[in-house]
Amino acid sequence: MKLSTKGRYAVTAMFDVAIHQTDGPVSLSDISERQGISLSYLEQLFGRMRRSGLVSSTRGPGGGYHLAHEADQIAIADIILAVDENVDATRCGGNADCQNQQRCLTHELWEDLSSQIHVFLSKITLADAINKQRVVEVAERQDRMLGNEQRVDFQTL
Amino acid sequence: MKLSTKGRYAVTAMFDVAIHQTDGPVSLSDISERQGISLSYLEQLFGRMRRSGLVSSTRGPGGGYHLAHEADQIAIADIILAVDENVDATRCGGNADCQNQQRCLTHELWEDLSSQIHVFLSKITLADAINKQRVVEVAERQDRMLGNEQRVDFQTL
DNA sequence: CAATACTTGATTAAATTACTCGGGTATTGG
DNA sequence: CCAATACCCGAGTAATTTAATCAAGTATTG
Repeated sequence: MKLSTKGRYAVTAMFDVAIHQTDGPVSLSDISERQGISLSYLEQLFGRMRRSGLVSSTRGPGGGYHLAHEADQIAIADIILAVDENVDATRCGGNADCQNQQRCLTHELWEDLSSQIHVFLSKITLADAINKQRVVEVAERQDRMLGNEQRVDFQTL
Repeated sequence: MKLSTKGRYAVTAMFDVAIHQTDGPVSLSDISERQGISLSYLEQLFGRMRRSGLVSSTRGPGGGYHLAHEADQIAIADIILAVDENVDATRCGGNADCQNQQRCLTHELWEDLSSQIHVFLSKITLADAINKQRVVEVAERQDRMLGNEQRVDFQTL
């Protein structure tokens, strides 16, 4: 799981499609204009998202993209995974013997962490994000469950 | 909030310090050897983390770095924020008038999402991550709260 | 006082991101 | 039909970020 500006571009563009697709297919040139992302870059991103089955396209005049599923069936994690290719090959080489135990230990810890972020972003759908109220609500529920540990924040020390 | 390999290097190095600091200060050359990160790159990362108050250093032979606070007082988010500089200037220019309403809408949505990830990573401390069991436990509690929506996964369709 | 190890800054190489260009192909409205 | 629209595709490239290297320091220990 990687969070970069590339992923943000993709999510932003998908927001735009979700919001505007009620008036028929959404063209990339419209998204480009509204969101300030270059047309060709959008073509690259949507190429990947189409191949991942997140959007479908209609060609010709009046054509464009629309969501391949309902907005509440598309997770933010799906979008981010669709646009960034490398599925993390940073591990010591799978289950191959790693001579360095310490290194494998921290690798494993990072992978756990990374997979937790993935789970988190899999629970938030495009519909949730657009329906902002629900994201906030979900976040608050989490806060009540996890929080209450009164961890001291460095910034406030 | 940005999740890149740079942040992973930093978190990995901090894992290493947390695990080894019982035997006194941990030198960068030891971390470099154990984790396979170049010494000079570690110097850059620890320079930032020291200035952020996450670690303190001891010079001279037998010197090295140690955590500036207990491991349960250092959040993963603190580490990641310490090493990546740009605090996101991608917004339409703060509260300045943005001519493009649509763009501001999606920007705001993304910011909400990003801040949720930040909250999430603020709740997981170095101690939690090392104490892997607790991360899993925390994640499962979240899952119970958020999940149960039976969202269809594209990969399994 | 010499070795260790942090500290700093500049430079550079590699990788990723974002964009550009130049061609396609499918579809539609006139 | 046919010209405009808009997806589709691949190569190339500029800009930025990541990661590493080099070359100086300074502080501390034994």
